[in-house]
Amino acid sequence: MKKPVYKELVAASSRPMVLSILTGGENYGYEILKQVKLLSGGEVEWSDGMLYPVLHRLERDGMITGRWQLTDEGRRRKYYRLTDRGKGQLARDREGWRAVHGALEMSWGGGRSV
Amino acid sequence: MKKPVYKELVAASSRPMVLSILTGGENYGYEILKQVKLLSGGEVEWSDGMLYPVLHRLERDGMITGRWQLTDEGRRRKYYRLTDRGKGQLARDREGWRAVHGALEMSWGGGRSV
DNA sequence: TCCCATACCTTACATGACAAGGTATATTGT
DNA sequence: ACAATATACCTTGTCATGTAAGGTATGGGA
Repeated sequence: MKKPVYKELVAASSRPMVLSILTGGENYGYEILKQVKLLSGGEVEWSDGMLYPVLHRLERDGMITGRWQLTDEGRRRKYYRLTDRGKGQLARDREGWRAVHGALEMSWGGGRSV
Repeated sequence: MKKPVYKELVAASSRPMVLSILTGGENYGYEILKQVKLLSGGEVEWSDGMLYPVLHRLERDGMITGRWQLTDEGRRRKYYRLTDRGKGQLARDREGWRAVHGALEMSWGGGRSV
């Protein structure tokens, strides 16, 4: 298995996925990577070189806010939290996804059997 | 309504959508644009400046083949047909979409109620 | 006559994933 | 003691792709 998802699909899902994961509470990059893999049953694996820029953009655009934290073991982590603005964006992204997903299902479910 | 779908989502869905529409038989650009709008209940509208390059790429990559046709009214249309290669690509695209959609649903359905 | 729909196409620009590289610390294995 | 792996963050160069805006041309309706 483990055939990578095509990159346009990664681009389309990264923002809603990250925002959605953060609705579950504060989280940091490395853990988010593992969450994505877990949520997809191992089918979706993101590269860290893709995720960190996403987080930076989301923070820049006020969708999330970050704070540095030092763990007991001495590791530094940047924890991100969802903002109200981010919640609004997530709602819009879900709406867009729903619309497109519906159209796709129509197209490949057809008017007839699936 | 009519808030446009964000472009990354358009990019992720364009190829599977076009290929899927062509499983219904030969079709041409302008008509495909209307099909997309129809299939989405008016929620998804593509620009022609985005679709034509998509068709050209798909043809270049052997996913579809095109032929020029002149209508009775004197209009020229380029009809495209799905190739075996295109069918294989569609199957893979659907698989990727399914995986990502599932992960998204997990993330925003949560382990509990939706 | 004028405008809209039909039907195709292209270019300049900005965005964003990928591959590959980098830095640093802690843990585990040998 | 040493090596390898996992954790945890970051950046740069390259390529692909939508958007916005423009173009060409024909047919039909007001």
